[in-house]
Amino acid sequence: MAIAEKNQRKREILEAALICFSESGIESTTIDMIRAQSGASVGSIYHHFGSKEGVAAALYIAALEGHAEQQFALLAQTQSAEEAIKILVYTYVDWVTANPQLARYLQQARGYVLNGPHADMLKTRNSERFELLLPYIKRYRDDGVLSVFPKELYPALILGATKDYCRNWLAGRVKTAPSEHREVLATAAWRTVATVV
Amino acid sequence: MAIAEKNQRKREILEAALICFSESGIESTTIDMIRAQSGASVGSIYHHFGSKEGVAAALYIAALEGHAEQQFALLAQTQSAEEAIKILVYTYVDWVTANPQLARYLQQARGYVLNGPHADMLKTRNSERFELLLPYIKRYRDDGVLSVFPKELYPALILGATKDYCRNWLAGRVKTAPSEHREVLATAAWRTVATVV
Amino acid sequence: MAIAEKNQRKREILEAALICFSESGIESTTIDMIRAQSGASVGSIYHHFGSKEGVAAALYIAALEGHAEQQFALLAQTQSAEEAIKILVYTYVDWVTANPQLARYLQQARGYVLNGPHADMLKTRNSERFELLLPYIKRYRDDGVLSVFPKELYPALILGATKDYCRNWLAGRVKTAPSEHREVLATAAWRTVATVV
Amino acid sequence: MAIAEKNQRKREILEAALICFSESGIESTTIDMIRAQSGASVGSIYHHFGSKEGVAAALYIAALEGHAEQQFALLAQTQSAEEAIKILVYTYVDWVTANPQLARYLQQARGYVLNGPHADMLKTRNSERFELLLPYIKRYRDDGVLSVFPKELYPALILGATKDYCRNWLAGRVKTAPSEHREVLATAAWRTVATVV
DNA sequence: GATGAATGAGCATTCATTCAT
DNA sequence: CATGAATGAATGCTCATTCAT
Repeated sequence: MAIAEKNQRKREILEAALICFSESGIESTTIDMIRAQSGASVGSIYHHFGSKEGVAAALYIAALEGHAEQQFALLAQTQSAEEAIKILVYTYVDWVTANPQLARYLQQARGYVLNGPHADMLKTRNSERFELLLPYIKRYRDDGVLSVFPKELYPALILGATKDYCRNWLAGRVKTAPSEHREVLATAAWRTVATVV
Repeated sequence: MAIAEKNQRKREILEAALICFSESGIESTTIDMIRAQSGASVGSIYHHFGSKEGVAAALYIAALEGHAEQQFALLAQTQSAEEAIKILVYTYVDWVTANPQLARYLQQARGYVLNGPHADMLKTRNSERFELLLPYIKRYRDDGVLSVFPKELYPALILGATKDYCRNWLAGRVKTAPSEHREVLATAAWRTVATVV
Repeated sequence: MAIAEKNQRKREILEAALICFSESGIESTTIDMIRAQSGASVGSIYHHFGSKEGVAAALYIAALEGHAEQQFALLAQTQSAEEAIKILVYTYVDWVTANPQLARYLQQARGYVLNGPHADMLKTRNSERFELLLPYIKRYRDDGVLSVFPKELYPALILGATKDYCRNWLAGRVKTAPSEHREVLATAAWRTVATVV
Repeated sequence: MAIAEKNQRKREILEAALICFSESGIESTTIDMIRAQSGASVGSIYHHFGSKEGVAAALYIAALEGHAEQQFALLAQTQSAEEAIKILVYTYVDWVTANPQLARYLQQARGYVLNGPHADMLKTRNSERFELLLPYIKRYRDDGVLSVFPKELYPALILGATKDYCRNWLAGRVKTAPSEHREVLATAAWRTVATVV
């Protein structure tokens, strides 16, 4: 199950919120919809999360954690640049395919959550997954296996195509699940940044 | 000037709406904010656009037109696959750089506008730029200059990285304007789908 | 009629608010009560006054003005210290007797209104009626007809008893209208601060 | 210490309530504010006082008792009308100066508490301090040392000025503590009701 | 066409109170 | 006695939309 949260009531609320946010969008979701979906009372929602934005922020964090942790764990075990690049694509594609609702939520939520009063907490936790990856890029680039690009372009060059396809899939514009294209996308990503293929 | 609209009052309203939508998001923008920004009265906004969604849809169309028309016009003049691919990147990158507010608006607007009652009108006009490009892809692929990928992947492979970088720039996560990376992004796009480089 | 306000709708709302505030207290009065009493819609109340506090502040000002203007006008015509002191008592007592609801409202409202965001506007307008009177006190005191007390005591010595009785009457603790005691209270006030009686 | 209450927890709660009520007003004070200020749990507050009004009533009684008892005790020892009148002023002024928070609370509380379900209990205990004093007034008036006024005016004539000054001080409108004016106020009170001075 | 007062359903949030542990 | 999660009615306020002038 996607959302890790020990407290049962909080988990119920977060799961209900995910369904509502995913179906109706964050702004159009009302507290009353979450209440009906979760079975908790309005007061209980506020007792645990303080506000609608509090729910959104808590869900955002919960959504991020599972994905990022797994990605980073696998990345740490890679032996080569090619393996590292492909792991990035694999974990992204597989997680989106397995958690479409959470993925859809993360897309909407960024804009919404990073304005509210919880922005700081999130920026600390978030700091773009890619900051964690920069050391790898630097090392492999220095080894000569990665082409030299402006630093800020690597994220887009490596995961841009993957993200775009996932976005199209989540929006229903294409039907084939991203994971079915994992090899193609991973290979393309590697070819894009590799010196020699 | 970005928004083409003969009627001055309507143009004022659309320009005001763009500023509001871009700064606050579509859902958080109120008619009263547009009224204050535009100088028009509430009644006038409703007289011209019928509803808030009417304003959003009109702006969406206005935003799309300049970009898509130019892109397609240039594309029609291309002589080679490489030229075509790069034109796609160039026009995308240059337009976003020149019209950041419109670009930001188009991102949000898709989800919002394509649900309201104006969806049909838009789907007709919109029909995803890439549908127009498929003939080109098909032709060049048959010529053997484009690698063979599942059809639904081409948009992502060609423009995914570009879109991702633009998205990051529009969100303030990177500072260098997309147009400054136009060559790198265009070359990368071409390398990604070219048979031989 | 007590509340001067040209705009009819605004006046209706203020009159309804006065009734509600006077009967139930400001904090216990809900917007819906004012709506029901006034016949205006919720939106209309907010259109004109912005908030519940806005209604309270507008009513406070309206209540203050009639009284203070009259008091000051009469005071300007006085020929002697005794006459001035008595005018203060007369106008206070008569106004409270004639406008018990407004008087009751002014009592509650001070604490409520002088905290909200309208405090500044009020402090400017208010600046305690007595600031206007200080010149008179100074002049008559220098003439030797008024006993010398610490400056800050004059308001209490002159109007304290009157205010206290009015307060008791407004609260229903005594039954005789203040105006019926106007001579006794005025004479007592004069005796309290006069050098020779 | 101002609030007499053997049970420590109850006293903590009452002291916390006094601070909250005094700072924010009774109606604006929430149970949760009292909880935070006192360190007791919500449940504990309800266990001891039954309701928010229960807290307010208990505090009201506690506040009243110290003051009224002392005032009445001293009054019983007076030998003359002048002494009696002045004792009333002294005890009032000194108690307010020594217990500004309690005094501020009593002002607000009257209106609030005398409506709730605890009104009866309080009216019994309260019964307006002055009812206790009427015998004295009657006696001295019959002796000819007190001027003859309508009975209901005596409270205002004797303590009105004092109360008004105290009220101004509690509201921050004047800075000098009431006790510093005790002689002036007491003398003025005596002059107001004395036959000969 | 333009204006802005009026409408009222809808929403986020608060808060006194209860009760199982 | 103490705790704090849970409850849900009540409230202030918003905002898209209408319509008389």
